[in-house]
Amino acid sequence: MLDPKLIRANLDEVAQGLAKRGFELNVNLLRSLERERKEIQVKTENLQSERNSRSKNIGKAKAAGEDIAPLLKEVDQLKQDLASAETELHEVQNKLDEYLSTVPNIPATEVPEGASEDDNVEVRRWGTPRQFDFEVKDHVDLGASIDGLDFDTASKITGARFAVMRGGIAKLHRALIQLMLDTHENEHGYEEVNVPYIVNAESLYGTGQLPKFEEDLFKLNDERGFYLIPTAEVPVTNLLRDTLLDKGAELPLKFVAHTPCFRSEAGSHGRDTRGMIRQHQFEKVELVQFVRPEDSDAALETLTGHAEAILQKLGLPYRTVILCGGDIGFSAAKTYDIEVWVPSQDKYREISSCSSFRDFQARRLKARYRDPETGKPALLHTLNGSGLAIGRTLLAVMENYQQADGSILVPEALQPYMAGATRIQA
RNA sequence: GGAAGGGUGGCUGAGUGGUUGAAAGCACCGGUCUUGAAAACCGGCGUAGGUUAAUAGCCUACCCAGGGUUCAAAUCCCUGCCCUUCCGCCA
Repeated sequence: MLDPKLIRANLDEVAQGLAKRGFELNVNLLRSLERERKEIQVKTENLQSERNSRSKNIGKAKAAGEDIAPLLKEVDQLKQDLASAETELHEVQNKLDEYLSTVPNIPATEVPEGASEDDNVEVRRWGTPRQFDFEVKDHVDLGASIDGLDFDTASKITGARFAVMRGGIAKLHRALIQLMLDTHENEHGYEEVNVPYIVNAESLYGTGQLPKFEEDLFKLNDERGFYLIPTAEVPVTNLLRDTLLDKGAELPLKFVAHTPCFRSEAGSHGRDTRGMIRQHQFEKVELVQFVRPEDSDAALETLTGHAEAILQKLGLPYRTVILCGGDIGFSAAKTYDIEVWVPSQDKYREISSCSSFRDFQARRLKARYRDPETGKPALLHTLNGSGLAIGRTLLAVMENYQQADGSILVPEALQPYMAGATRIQA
């Protein structure tokens, strides 16, 4: 949610900022709703004030033993006027809230112009894609030949976009999780948390998945209106919903969580249908930070570095891009995507997305801290990033470390987590 | 699933339908005292919105959430959510 005061005071600048991401702010609607709101609110509050003082007088008169009947008569009309004014005010405020909750965050000034992912700008590259002296297989074929990846059985059990992993591949998958959790905890200073995988609508609203993106979610057929998490960002960021951190609280707060993620992938029919790139269920190690406003820009840089560190440990070539205005997510002010080299596709594919939301999520969440300067409550800034998506990391390891005989070498960083195994083969 | 009791400020915790935005304590901030600190003492200290040049005043809302009764609701009624205790069930 954008700051309503900012919108009120700088409507045209806000509209201009949002235009960068291709969002057309309904300036006329906002102007007229705001005018209405102001008028009705003033009227309502005046009536409330009137009622309060008259009620107090009635109380006093009664205590003094006077006849209150004439006073009650006076107040009769006021009561009706107030009721209708309050109803009117509710309606305008609901309309305003409803619209504002669908308005995305304003992209940071350094976010490049552009309409789609084609306009994202590369900021750095690490590693050199390996030259293969044999025909490269993709992870689906590699997985099948060593009996480690089975999409057909998964589709029998459930349906399309699910996977069964077995033996060495399942172990490799688990080793990746362990490596990431340990690295972020021991080397990058994150606290590991374990959180619910089922969340309520308020939590999804807080991080911005609702109300606009319900079709991307799996909703439980349950009268409580629960959803499966699409990312750990939702439960972990909601740790601080409706919270005012005490003055002594240490900032930043940094959390790392390993969770499954569930996405309905509505609207992506026909995209990445082969293999593990796009699944309804996948696992991810997620990094989440709560920081002071003045620290959030720097925090995005270090957080992105934390995600990159995993790829470096694994020796996987990658590049980092900054998303252009047209490609950036609803709640984000600035996002870096990290893309790993996928040999079978001969290109870099997204494996992590690291974003600063500034105060956009915090305003929806009411996640605040006490500013030591002023002693007043202030909104925190939130950030998160995948550190990393496990399924995509797995396929990157498989493809980049494949051998001519179809076996897969285990990167050194993972060997301790695999009882020292150096190779996965049939 | 059954029974009972609860949800009040950053935290703990009082609260009679009527100058209660709410006692008290803790924490925090300022001061006195002290070489300094602690202790003690004195004072201050909720959040959000509106209006405004204003972080000044004034007004409004907020005691889990949403409805209702009333001239007036933290206080009475209804619904929901959550918590605690006991019983049952259970990984």
